[in-house]
Amino acid sequence: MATYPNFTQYLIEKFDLSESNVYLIHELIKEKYISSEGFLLKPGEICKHTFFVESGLLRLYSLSENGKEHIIQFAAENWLLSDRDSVFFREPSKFYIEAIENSLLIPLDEYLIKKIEELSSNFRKNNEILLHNHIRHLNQRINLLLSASAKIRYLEFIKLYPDLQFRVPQWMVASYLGITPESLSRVRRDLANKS
Amino acid sequence: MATYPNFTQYLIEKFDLSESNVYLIHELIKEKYISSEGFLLKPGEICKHTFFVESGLLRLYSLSENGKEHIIQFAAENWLLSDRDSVFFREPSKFYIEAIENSLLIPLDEYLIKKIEELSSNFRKNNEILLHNHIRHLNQRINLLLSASAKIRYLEFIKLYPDLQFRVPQWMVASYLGITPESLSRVRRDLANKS
DNA sequence: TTTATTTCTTACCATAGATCAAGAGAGATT
DNA sequence: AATCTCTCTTGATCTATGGTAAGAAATAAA
Repeated sequence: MATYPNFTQYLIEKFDLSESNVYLIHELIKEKYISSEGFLLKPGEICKHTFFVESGLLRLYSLSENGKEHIIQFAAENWLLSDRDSVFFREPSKFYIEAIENSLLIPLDEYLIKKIEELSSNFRKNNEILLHNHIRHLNQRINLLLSASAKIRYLEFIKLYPDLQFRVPQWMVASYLGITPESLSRVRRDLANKS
Repeated sequence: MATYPNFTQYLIEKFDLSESNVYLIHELIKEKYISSEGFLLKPGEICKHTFFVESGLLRLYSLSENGKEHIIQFAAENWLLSDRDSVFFREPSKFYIEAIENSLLIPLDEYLIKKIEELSSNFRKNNEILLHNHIRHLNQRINLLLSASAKIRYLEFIKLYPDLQFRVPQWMVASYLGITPESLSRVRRDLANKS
């Protein structure tokens, strides 16, 4: 009798489902477990669906020609994760999705989504909100990249994801910020000295 | 008898509307004209709806504390333009929308959207595609900002918007790319020298 | 515990792009 | 034609961040 406390909570809160309806959905779940450093997606593959992160932590990143990784997104418990383009347009992904910690994922596949849609009155509305939140988030990131120094971007990062900095190695934070690990190290030293 | 050739084309192509249905929608249009250097939106205002650009050219930009402009998006004929966050979440915008050329806009207000939805079978699908295209575009921009030099970003810009570079002053291109006008000038000189 | 491996820090130098200042064109305006 | 204003260019310098290399610290493996 598997339980998915986070996903259950998510269904109840966002989709206003009753307990009994939640169980109907539980039955459809084909959970996916990925151990640390395992991959959920690699370039060239089509990302089949979006995943709900029940537990653990993953990252979505690209690899540029010169061999450098650029982290697009982290996803910890209660987050949704996918290469949206690949899922929606059914095209090969350009990205990697790799587990940073052992992670338990719930694939939001066709059947599961249909069921939620069937049981929830505000399914569509929620999806729209999700997409718009995503866009808002991307816009903020672009704004930061256009206008802010490495130091400010780092401060914004820890403001936005206070716990993440303790769960991922520093070089991944640097990669997310678009700077080298050495630079991040220096930024942190300067910040420590000033206070 | 106003005609909107671009918008008409757009309705027919994207929403599969018949000519007679197009006329039903024409009747609802409250066109908005903005002359060059006029503003469609300023920070603090709520962006009421998305606009279809029938003709002209505009830019959406933010102003950072240190007084620098950062262009988020250009929009020429046949483009949609809005501060999506502000429209969707009904919250005050942080952005300016300013006309670069005299521009004729078609506000996609509540009534107009309802009418299109009523008359078009694939309205929802189209909206979804629009949102996903937007996300894809933002992701590509983030990737570029994270990984590419000013020169490469400039080359990508003229590849993506071949005509735009001739319609906007160079300093606006620089602002879009996240570099200074001086730097862009030098990038262009270097490119010219090499070929 | 000892040895590897990975991550982080630091120092030194290199480079891209920013800043400042001056001038050159190109339209506008008078 | 003369003056303004705006845009673009160029040179000289400055600064933030990158690159390289070495060592320290932490973590995992033996």
